[in-house]
Amino acid sequence: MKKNTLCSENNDVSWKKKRRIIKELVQGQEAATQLKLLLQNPIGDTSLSAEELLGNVLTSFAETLSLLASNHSQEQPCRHDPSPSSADPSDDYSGESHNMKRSNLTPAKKVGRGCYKRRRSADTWTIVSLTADDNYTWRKYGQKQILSSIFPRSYFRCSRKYEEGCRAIKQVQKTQENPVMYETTYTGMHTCKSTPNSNNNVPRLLLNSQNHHHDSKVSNEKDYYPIISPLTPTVTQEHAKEDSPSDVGDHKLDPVWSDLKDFEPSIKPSINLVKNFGMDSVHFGTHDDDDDDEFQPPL
DNA sequence: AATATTTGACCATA
DNA sequence: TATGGTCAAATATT
Repeated sequence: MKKNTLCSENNDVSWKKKRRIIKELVQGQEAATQLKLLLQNPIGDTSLSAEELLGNVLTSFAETLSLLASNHSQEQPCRHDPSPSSADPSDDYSGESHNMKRSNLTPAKKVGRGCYKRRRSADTWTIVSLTADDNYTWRKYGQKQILSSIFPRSYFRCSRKYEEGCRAIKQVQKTQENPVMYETTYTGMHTCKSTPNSNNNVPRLLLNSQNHHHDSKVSNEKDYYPIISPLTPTVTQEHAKEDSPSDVGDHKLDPVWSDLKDFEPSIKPSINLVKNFGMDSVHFGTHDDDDDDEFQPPL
C-alpha cells in the first residue's frame, strides 16, 4: 500500500507528520549527543561548535513544537501526481522547508528527492563473513551497482532509526573473490535497545575500521565488539529480520560473537586493530578524515 | 492496512 | 564529471 493513503486527513497526527516530528527529535538528540561528546572531550574533532550544536538542539525543539501545534490538515497535501522530481519533500529532511528555517548554522534543506547530507564515514568497520546477518533488525533503503564489484551493494539502516533514533547503518555486498562471503561495512553504533541474540553466530573477518572519536586502549577483545548498543544494556532481543537483498543473502552466525557482548561505548576500537576468529576476521582502524562528523544532516 | 523492499532519481563528494 | 549514498514513489509482502 502506498503512503499516499495517508492523505486521508484528520487522524490525530498523520504518518508523515509523525515522521517529521520523529526526525526532528532525532536530530535534536543527535545534536545533544554530539554536544555531550564535545563537552566530554573538548579536543575532539566535532565539526560544529558547542554553540552550533546547542542551536541545533533548540531548533529541533522549536520545530517539533511547531509541528505539534500546527494544523494537520495542511500538512498532507494529497499527491495524486507522483512525478519523481516533484516529489513531496514534506517528508524527511526536506520537511522543514515550509515555514521554518533552521538557523544558518545548519543550512536549510533543499527540497526534493535525494536531498540529504551524506554522512561522514567515521566509526566504520568492515566484516567479512559467510553471512550478512548479525541479528539486528535492519531496513534496506537502497541497492546500487558499484564499479569496484560485479555484485551490487545493499544499504541498510537500523530499523529502529525512527523509533529510537538509532543511527547505525551498514552496507553489504558479496565479495568478488569469494561470492559466498559477504563484506559488511558498519557505520555508527547502535543506540537502540535492539541487541543481537546471544546465540548469534559470528561474522569473523574484521577487515577494516575507522574511528574518530576514541582511541582508547582496550583491555580485551570483548571491547571490540562493534555492533552492540553503547547506550543501552541488553534488554530485549529484537530478532533481526534477515537482511538478504537480492544478492546479499544471510546465514546464521556462530556463537563466538556472544562473548563480545559487553562492548563499552567509551572504549572504542583503536586504530588498526585486527582480531582473528578462525577463518574470518575483523579489522578496526582509524579513518582520518578531518571533519568527520558522523552525524547526519543537521538539516 | 501496515510494513518492508525495489528501484530510479537526485545529490554530495572526490 | 563520475561514482556512490540516500530518498521516496511504486510495489511487494505480511
